[in-house]
Amino acid sequence: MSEHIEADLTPAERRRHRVRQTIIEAAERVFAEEGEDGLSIRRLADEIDYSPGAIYKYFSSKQELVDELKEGFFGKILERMKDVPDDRGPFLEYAQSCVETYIRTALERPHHYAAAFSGSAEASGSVTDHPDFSNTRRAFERFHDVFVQGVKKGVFRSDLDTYLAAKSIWASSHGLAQLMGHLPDMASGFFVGPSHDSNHLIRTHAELLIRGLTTNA
Amino acid sequence: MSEHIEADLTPAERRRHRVRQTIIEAAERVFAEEGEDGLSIRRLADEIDYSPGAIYKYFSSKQELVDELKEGFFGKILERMKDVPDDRGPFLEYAQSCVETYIRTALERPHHYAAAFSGSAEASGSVTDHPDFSNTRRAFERFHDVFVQGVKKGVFRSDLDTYLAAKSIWASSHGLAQLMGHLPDMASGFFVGPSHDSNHLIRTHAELLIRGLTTNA
DNA sequence: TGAAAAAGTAAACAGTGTTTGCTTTTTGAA
DNA sequence: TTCAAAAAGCAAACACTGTTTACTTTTTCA
Repeated sequence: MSEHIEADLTPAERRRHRVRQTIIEAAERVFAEEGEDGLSIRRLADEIDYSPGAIYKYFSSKQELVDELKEGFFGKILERMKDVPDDRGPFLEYAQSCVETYIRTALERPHHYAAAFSGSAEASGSVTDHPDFSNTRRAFERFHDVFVQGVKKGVFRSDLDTYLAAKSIWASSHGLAQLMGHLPDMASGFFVGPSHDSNHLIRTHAELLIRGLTTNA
Repeated sequence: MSEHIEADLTPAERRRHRVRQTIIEAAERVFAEEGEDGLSIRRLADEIDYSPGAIYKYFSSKQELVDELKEGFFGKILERMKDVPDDRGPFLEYAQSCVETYIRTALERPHHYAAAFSGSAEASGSVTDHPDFSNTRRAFERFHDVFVQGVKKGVFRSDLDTYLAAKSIWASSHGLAQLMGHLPDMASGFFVGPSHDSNHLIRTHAELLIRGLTTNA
């Protein structure tokens, strides 16, 4: 989407872009495995053979770098949701697939996903304040679109505000993703009760969630 | 529950307990307003007129102190859920009230609630490993109990594993709490769409969530 | 009364994100 | 080609953080 703009750039700009990308890729690697705590500017500088201060010529703060990782990951979630085939099969299964895809993709990078929702309310501030949370926004809009489609098809309740419903869908999807990412043993015997494999848990959750939205269950 | 054990303790033990409580209360104060970032050992020591090192005579690490805050807050959530009146009115409204109570209480202390689910999967480890996450466990069991009651009354589906269903309920409740705590403008016009007041959003979410579990919607 | 245990402290250790001052390299126009 | 300006990079410092160590003071209890 914003990768191959390498044309008509000066050599200096290309070089700068390349170094910036190197930093992001190294950060991506470390972050995926060890999360925000494992990612320090000094370590990052070490891995790419620069000094810590050099990083600040490309990112004004660690937060800005991490934000870019988070946004990038939400881009992947969004992409996956768009790739859910919607042409064949009942609509309810499509809607369910979208929810499952969101959750499953989030669980591929638990650290990324957790970081996107870590920090306090005031600290993170209004999402709309930030320069680029467009992917996060788009993921939400994806849920909204699906719900609107369902209303049009007559399978989802039409007496609900569509944005309210979308928020509810997002919240439920987010909740399971966050919980499973945070408690790795949640899918298995959590606290008490029998073990469930992740797929079963995700599928059932998505099914129940969609079921609440339907006109007749 | 574990407060008034002051009887038959030596003066030294009472004194120690009191200092410990002073630390927790100061931590509680700072944490509630500024979250984990605002809570430093040095600042805490300053506020209670001790040296930083002294804190470590009462808590082996900052994590242990924060864990106690989190557990304490889950105790409050649990308490509130138990206080939901279950004697009068339709059962579905009771179940809905439990969910709403969980979410509303969580939102009273967004920092506490967020901290309880921050950190990565590996970092936090298995919940059952920790010495005392009994309140978190009990809150989950509360959801389980409600679901089992519903099945017995015939209003909730009996074809679901009760623990699986409880996990789904928890996930959905958690999701909205976390999202609203993290994005203060979620209740209002979030990204796009009209504004909703928090109560409306919470109520609708709880309703949809419960609706998915019923035998006939 | 006197030895042991507990409470408290100042200072240091190892780490963090970030800034400052400086040097080197690269750029782009005269 | 030359040369000033800009950009890139770095070592060192700053202001923090959680935590530990060595030491002193206070309290306990036989």
